[in-house]
Amino acid sequence: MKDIARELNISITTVSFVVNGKSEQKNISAATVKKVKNLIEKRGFKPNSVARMLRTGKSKTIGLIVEDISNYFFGSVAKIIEREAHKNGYNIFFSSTENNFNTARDLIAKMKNSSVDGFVITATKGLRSEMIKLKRENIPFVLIDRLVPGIKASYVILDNYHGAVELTKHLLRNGYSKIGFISIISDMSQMVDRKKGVVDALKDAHITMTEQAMLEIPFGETNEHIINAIKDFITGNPDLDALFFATNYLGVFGIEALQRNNLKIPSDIAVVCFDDNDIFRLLTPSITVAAQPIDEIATHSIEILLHMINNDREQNKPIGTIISPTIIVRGSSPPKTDVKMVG
Amino acid sequence: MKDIARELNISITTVSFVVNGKSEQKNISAATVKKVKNLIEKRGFKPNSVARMLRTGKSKTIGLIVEDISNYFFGSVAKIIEREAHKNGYNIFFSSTENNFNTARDLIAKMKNSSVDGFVITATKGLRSEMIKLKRENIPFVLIDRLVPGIKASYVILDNYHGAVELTKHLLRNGYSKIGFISIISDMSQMVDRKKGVVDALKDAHITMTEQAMLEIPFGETNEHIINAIKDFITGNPDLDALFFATNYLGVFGIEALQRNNLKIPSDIAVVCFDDNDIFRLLTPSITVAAQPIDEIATHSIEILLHMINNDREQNKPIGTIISPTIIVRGSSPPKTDVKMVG
DNA sequence: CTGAAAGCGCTTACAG
DNA sequence: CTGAAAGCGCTTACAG
Repeated sequence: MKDIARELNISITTVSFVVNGKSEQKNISAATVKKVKNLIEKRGFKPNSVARMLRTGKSKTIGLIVEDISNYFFGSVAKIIEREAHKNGYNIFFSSTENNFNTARDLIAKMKNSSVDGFVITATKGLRSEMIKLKRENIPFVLIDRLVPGIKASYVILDNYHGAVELTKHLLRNGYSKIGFISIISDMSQMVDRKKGVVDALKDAHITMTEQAMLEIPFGETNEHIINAIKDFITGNPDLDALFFATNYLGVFGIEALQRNNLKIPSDIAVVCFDDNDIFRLLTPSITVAAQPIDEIATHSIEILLHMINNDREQNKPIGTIISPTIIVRGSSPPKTDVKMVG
Repeated sequence: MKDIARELNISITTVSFVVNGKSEQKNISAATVKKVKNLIEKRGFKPNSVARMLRTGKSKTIGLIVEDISNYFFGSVAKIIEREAHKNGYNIFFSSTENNFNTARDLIAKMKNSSVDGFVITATKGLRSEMIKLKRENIPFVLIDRLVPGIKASYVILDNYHGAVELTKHLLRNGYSKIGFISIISDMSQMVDRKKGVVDALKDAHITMTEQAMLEIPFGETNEHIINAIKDFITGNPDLDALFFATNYLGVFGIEALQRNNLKIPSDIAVVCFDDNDIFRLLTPSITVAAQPIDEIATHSIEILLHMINNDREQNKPIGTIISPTIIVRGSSPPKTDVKMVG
């Protein structure tokens, strides 16, 4: 910039104004603007964004903190968020928490330190005090996939409760009443809501969900452990006629467990799962799911965040968006009588 | 930092030295160091990394450019790279090219402009001149998954050629000789090598791969288009006894196409695929694959990049690493005689 | 052992 | 219409 100014015998200020498209409001003569623009083009000049950052306090980067970027759901969300962010001139720092509180806390600290302008966060347990800090420091953020209890913040989440209710009702309607619920141990809102949805839908049908019919697996177990836990659960509950998996990857492991137990879907047992993916669509039979509208979730979250960044934060009321899941009925949960006739 | 210095009645310089752990070589008295450290702790002082960036010219961020972050392979690679980068104090900007040259070029420009210290790149077609620019500007980068023709740079790639040879030999050994090859149109090295591997392995067995037995689909088609293309290909080649899918997602769509055609694997047709994933492992029958050692690929690439960043770049010779794929034989390609007996 | 000062490359209030 | 100058928060060569 200095060189451009010197070469043109004008001040740095003037160059800066045309670089930043302020030539109009600053009344720079058309001739000067043209001269500067030409030389910028010729020299391939790009303003140093680090210097600009330091001066303006805006980094034009957003921190994206997800549970696991290699998971289909989060990967897809990340892709869309990144695309939308770039459209608006933002870069994305990303990171996976693996649902670990310490990792999440460190990541947020590190990214704050790198002066991100805002966050999109899938929370972990225990993150409340970090959220409070962010609010105090007026750093905008939007929670996705799950809430943080006691925090009033912007969010985009799925209507997990009604999704679970609908999925359960679908099973009941098709004649399944001995439903096993398989989830991970979690007090995160999305898991709590799914469980509550199942329990309430059953209660509505005058069925009580027993402790014995529920399997809740700690997060972070090895694949083999999870598969074996599910295997043992199924063996220990031979009377179940349907399984409700509370999330994506548990469903995948559950199917592997059923295969190892030589149980056929749906003749031996029906299966439904929260979250869709390619596997569920392609298996024979394909799996009935409550699918998350990924596109909607991603675009809403980045939109809300950019809105918060670009408007006076103090004045901003948190924006909450609840997205309805789509129930996709497939071959894994046909009317029970049909199964009996076939089987 | 200024505040700390003022509060302690010492110079900013001194504070800077202890912040940067240079108190030893700069001979700061132990007492001063302690005083400063205490106050830093108390005030929760964090050095402003943007200012540091501007001053040092190092941003401690790495640009990760992949084909598609929502794809299992790239998502997994990204997760590991990010983890290793954080361990070394680096943040990661990421982005998906969708195999589009313009997107890739813009992303590289944008990230260069954000002063990333280096790149990990899955190249697209036409990226050669960008690579030349990076080299000229002494910005370190490592290519993963595929090379750029004519560019001498660091890379971590799979031994695609031998993987394809081995997978084909496996089919031949099990009695399949009429092999259909399904790929995407691409002159990227990894696709070229896979095709060459298949053709050469067949030639070795005195079989000529015909144009008719090959389907090459343009990148970026809709899912439905791809599935239909494969469906038509299969219908048009009723004599094939095995299908070789050149990549992950084509295999997934191929299986859907086979299902729609009511063809059973392996009794009607055997299937092998490049790249493993959960679907292939869980399907009945499971699918024989050449799996990429994701962990190895990711850790090598970030290691090489950090090495290049931390050592004098001029002096550095490019480091090339070729990783061998693992052939995992599963139910989709049993010895042909067995199939006949069952079928 | 410690400090004053220059400078990284910008932006912007202020002055003319 | 245009420019001189301060300052964003650090690092580091230089001086003492």
